[in-house]
Amino acid sequence: MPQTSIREVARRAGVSVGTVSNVLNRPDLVAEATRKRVRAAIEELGFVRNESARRLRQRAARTAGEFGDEPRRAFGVVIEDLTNPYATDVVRGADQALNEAGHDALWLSSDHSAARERRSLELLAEQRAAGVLIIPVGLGADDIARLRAAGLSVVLIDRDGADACSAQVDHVAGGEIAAAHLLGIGRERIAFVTGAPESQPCVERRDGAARTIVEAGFCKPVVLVMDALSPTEGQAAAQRLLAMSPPPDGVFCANDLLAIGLINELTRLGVRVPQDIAVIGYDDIELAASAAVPLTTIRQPRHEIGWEAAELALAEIREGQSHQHRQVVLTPDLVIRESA
Amino acid sequence: MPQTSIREVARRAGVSVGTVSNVLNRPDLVAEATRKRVRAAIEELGFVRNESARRLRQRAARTAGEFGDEPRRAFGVVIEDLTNPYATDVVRGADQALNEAGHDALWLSSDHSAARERRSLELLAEQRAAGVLIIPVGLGADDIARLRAAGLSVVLIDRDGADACSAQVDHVAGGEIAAAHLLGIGRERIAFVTGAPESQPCVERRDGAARTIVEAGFCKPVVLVMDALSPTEGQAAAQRLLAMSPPPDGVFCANDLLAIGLINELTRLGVRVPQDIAVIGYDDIELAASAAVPLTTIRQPRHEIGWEAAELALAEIREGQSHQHRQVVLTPDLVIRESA
DNA sequence: AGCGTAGCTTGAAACGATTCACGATCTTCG
DNA sequence: CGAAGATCGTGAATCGTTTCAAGCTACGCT
Repeated sequence: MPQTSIREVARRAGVSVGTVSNVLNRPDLVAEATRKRVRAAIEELGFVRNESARRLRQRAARTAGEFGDEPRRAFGVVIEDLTNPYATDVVRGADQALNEAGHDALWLSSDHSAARERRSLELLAEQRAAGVLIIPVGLGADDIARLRAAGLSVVLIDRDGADACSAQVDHVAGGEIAAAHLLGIGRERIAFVTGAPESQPCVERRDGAARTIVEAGFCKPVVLVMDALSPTEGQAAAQRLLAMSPPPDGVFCANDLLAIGLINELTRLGVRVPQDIAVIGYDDIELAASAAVPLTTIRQPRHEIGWEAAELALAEIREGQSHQHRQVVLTPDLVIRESA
Repeated sequence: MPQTSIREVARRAGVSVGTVSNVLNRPDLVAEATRKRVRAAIEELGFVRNESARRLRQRAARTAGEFGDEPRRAFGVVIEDLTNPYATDVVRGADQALNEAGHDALWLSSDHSAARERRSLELLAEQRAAGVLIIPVGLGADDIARLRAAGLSVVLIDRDGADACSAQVDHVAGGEIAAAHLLGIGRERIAFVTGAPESQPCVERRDGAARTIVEAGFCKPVVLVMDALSPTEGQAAAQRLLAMSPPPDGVFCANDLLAIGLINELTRLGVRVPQDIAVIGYDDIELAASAAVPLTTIRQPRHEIGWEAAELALAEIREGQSHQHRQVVLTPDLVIRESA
């Protein structure tokens, strides 16, 4: 493993290391002929620049010289669950924004574990990534401070926090809209189905819905806490809802996966959706539109959340000292299809 | 941005830099009292070790000293589409295997673009990642050679290649199994629905199916090429299948997302599945079991593919020079539910 | 010829960590 | 008491790259 370095390239091309570096970084400073010779040497040796050394050297100078176009930087995106289409869509939005700005995005999973989350963040800090976009699971103010001390910008997705920028959706409003719609189509016995452990956004959806329902003069919705926000659990929820007497006539699910599993199972059991039970989901994932009964749901601007989060991270870097944390709050919409 | 370095920690704790480094890496060499003092200094200053410098220095020595437990290393996982549950499940398998071996996984997306794929690989090479697991889109032998020259191990997922290890599923067998099942339940006019651009695995599924059908004495299946392997396209496929005369009585979809969209739309249009048209999918994603008509499908051991790929990458590193590339081929199973 | 200029190239000094051969103390024991 | 270990700490060398002041040529101009 004779890891080729810039020095060997220089020897091969018969120039100094400084010149090779110039070919790599400011090719216009180097004469055409030399440039070609160096490029050929690089090709022949299969040289790949060692980013560790590069960054090690650069950080110092970078603060001095302010000009020139930004170098390409890497941002970490930490999500809790890779199998959740909501999360992956958010990530795609961020990915796209970062790419367009000429940067790279890497993703890490915390897998709902605070330990893994911490480990991922440490990795990013050690690698001196430019910033982190995170859907937090156990993140505390001290973790954020530590990241910032290591020079990273931090943006929270779907959570708020006083000590960092955040991009989130107004879930209370989302819950209100969902409940109002169910009430509007004449439903009176409403249930809320969610998954444990209940995340902050789910609680907000529940609270918004509950408040709307109570204010309309009905009693608080029954809450069914399933094991996860998955279609399989939605299926199980169907059984439990039907076992209630009287069963609800309207169900608000904390996400679309639950809703899809629920609807499929209800349909299979001969319950008509929405005639017998109306179901409304949350997220508007792609599958929602093509479900057995096309799903009425609360659309979250997932892509935009990711996009905004990325913009916030870039802004934090751009603004430096003068940066003030901002909380971007987006509003969800009601998408009416057939299930409610 | 007074990026704290080991030197400042040393000053603060009143020791030399060597000692701080020892506290970090071989704490047993340092006296209790000193260790505490250094740890306190690290805490107060919010010091995070600069991984760039660390690795820069380490590579040289690492080859010399063979002992000690492996340092934690980062592996890149490059996938083409983050929204595909098949890919994300594979990734989780890999993630888990790498984690258990004490390493980290980062994911990058190529988004079906060869340019982005190349860019992602370059990033990993520059960062001197330990290895790459990739579902390739436009990867060539030269790209692999270049990665290897930079010291990374390379494992292909779901594709084969002579110059790297690979973990894949026998899709020809999968196609055969699917077709044999449809024939076995008496279907004679079989259609195959796939998405463009058709990837190698999809072609193999199609070929396996076609061969089985022809050998059974029926005519080659009609092939419907949709724009993507998504539920939305599955929906569109339903319309096109029904427009055929006579319509097929059995459909083999290249993946479950297509099949789910297709079944939902058929059901909505009053076509009974499987009585009128039997539908079989491919992948066995979580949603398959809880679909409106529970999906009969070809189960790919996705998790194991990821796991095996990770093992291959680790083995390549462990074995060094003596490493021989291996092709791991797993066999898919038939999962019979209700749709066929 | 003399001089200024522009265009290329060079070489050495960083960057922040790890490593390793050596000192400096402190114990222990014949 | 003195020598031999043990136990801790030190500090310089090193990794591969970028940067920058300075050097070298060749050229144009007066």
